[in-house]
Parts: sequence; C-alpha cells; structure tokens
Amino acid sequence: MKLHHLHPWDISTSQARELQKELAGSVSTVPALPDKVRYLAGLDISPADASGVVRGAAVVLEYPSLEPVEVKTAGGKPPFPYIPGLLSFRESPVLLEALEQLETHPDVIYIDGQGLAHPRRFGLACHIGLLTRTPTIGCAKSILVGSHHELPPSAGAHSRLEHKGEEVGAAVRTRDKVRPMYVSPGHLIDIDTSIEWVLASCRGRRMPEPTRKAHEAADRAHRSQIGS
DNA sequence: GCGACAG
DNA sequence: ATCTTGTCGC
Ligand SMILES: [Mg+2]
Repeated sequence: MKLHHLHPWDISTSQARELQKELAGSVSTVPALPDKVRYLAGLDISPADASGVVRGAAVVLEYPSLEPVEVKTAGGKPPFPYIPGLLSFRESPVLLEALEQLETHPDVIYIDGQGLAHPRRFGLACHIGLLTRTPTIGCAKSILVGSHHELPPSAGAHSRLEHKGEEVGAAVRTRDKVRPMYVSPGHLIDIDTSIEWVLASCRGRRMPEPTRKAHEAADRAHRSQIGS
C-alpha cells in the first residue's frame, strides 16, 4: 500500500490533527457492523535482537472468516528506546516498511497501542492511519493515559476511557474474566465503531485476531534470523 | 520535585 | 518489552 508521508516526523502533531479532521470530512469512514468490510490488517513488532534490530509484521485477514491472506515483514533498528508517549516515532519506520509491501489494501488496521488515548491525542494508531490514509483502531493491552469505571466480568462489557474530561476511548472486556483491552480511534473511525470491530475480531480470545497474527509473524521473523 | 508511563 | 516453569483456575 502507498504512503502519503515517509515518517511521523514529516508533519507536526498539531498539523497532523488538523489534516486528520479534514480527511474525516471527505473520506468514508469504517462502516458499523456488518457492512462491507472484507480485509482486516494487524501490525506488530518484535523485541530487539542482540544487534538492536526489530522485526515488524503486517498481516491481512479476510473478514468474517479471519483467515490470513497475506503476511509481510520488515526489519530495522529503531531510532531510540521506548519512551512513553513517543512510541510512534520508535515503531513507525519498521511498521510502515512492512505495510508498504502489502498488496491488499485493508479496510481497517488494528494497532498494538493507543490512538486518541494519548497525552497529545495522537498515538501510534493515528500516525499509521494518517500516513496510509486508512482507518485504524488502537487496541492496547494497558493504559497510557486516562481512567474508567470498573466493568462487568463478561465478554462484551465496556466502559468509556476518559482523560482530562475528554472521552478518548474505552476499556473493553474482549473475553470473560480477563483484563480489558484499551480501545481508541486511530483514523477515520469513532469510539463505538472501534469497540464493535474489536469485539468482532476476538474469536473468544483477549487479543483481536489481526494483532495476534501480526505478533506471531513478527516473533517468527525475530527468531528465524536469531537463535532463541 | 515526584510519580505515572502504549511497547 | 523482558526476567521465567510449573501450576492454578475457568
Ligand atoms: Mg507490540
């Protein structure tokens, strides 16, 4: 798939937010279930190997079968260590390199991290969406910012994630009696539709299938070239 | 100044 | 993200 900028730092965060709003007004957003969505993508990255190289993976699954139809990987050295709030700048280069190789343009991309639920309201999912002009959903395993009321233990339960008086996403119980996932819009999608699509792709597990498959692919790429 | 803090 | 095998609970 094609990219519209090469890196997140080709544009300032405030400019990026404005551009994102413009696009939201002129481009179709992700339909609520069960409309014509056919391809779901997932992205993830491996830990660094001994020489500092990480492997990124982009996978495409068909919906609603959730069967994988394409897998691409890329490798590179992140520009700096993990710093909360700056994950976009660390992970984007390798993730975009993997994404760029996809022949299938997905209808929505699942991201292992936050979207709107970010101190500056522009997390990794927002960057990836803007750079690819594709709807994205941030689906993280833990909270970066914000808080929520406790939610019922059954799968499907969800509660708004709020930060400084703003609704930035939701805590979503994707499976019975497990810790919730933290879902926030990345690009061209709203909170409720994000929740819907996360719940529609979790096949009874905690993680959405696109993210799971991407994690596996990145891990395979990691240990195939390394020993471990 | 202190603590919190996606991966 | 990692340190880490078997083990407990649904
Ligand atoms: Mg990850």
